[in-house]
Amino acid sequence: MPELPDVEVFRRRLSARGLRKKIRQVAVSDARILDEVTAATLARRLKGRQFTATRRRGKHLLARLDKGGWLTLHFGMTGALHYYEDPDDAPPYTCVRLDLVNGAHLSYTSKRKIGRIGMADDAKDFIAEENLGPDALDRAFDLPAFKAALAGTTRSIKAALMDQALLAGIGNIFSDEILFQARIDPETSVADLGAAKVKRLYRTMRHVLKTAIERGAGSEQFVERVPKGWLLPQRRKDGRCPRGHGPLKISTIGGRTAYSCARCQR
DNA sequence: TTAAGTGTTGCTCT
DNA sequence: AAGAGCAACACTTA
Repeated sequence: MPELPDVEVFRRRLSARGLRKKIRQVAVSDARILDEVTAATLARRLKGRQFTATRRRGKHLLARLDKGGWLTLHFGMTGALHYYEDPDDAPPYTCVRLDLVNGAHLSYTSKRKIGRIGMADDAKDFIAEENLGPDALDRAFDLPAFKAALAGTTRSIKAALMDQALLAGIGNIFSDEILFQARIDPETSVADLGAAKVKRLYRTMRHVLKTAIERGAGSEQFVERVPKGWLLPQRRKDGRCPRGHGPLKISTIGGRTAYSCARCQR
């Protein structure tokens, strides 16, 4: 689930509630999501420290520590970041819990344990090591930059949108939504996309991602706040085109299950 | 009851 | 270059 909009919602949550509060205790209840760091080392690096800034690149969230270094978080398929004050609100599937000095808690949860938490000395180096392209919502990622990211590839547009090295942040769900809203067939080769379609795709991409953030992607309320006419709730067997064109087409593109409407996406 | 399927990435093989 | 297949995991659906 967690793609760019979801992770941005997590980032804002961390930024609004978790900054400049000393970390009193670190509890690792499932070390399987730790990436090249032991529970003991993670605790030692975080304990007594506080977060001073947050960053996001694609689906990766980074939190800077006051004495240097960054905590890096990736949410895999089922991860989330929660903030809560009442212990009764502790979420299930917690892998790492940070106890803040004000009595509140930050909790990294992961149902399927695919996701990871690590430490990095430098954000730029981390992004380079992860081979991440420009963030799909970065201010500097304008239409010419989008064209440059897609230049030279002949793959399907859906596979290209999901390639984190070309542009970072879009996964299976949002590539389907963006292509549906832009009315472009996900199997179209990037080489066959005309300038008009690329421009429409770019604008649609930015709009869909921003809208999802505004509506609280990644939070429980998002289900009820999905805009009318979106494909997302129909991404299931027996799902139907929101524009009334009947059953959706289900195919495999780039190794992932793709949902599209053969009638309005071409 | 059992098996297949699933929003993530990364690897090997073709 | 790009796609297929697989692996990691644990839960849901058929």
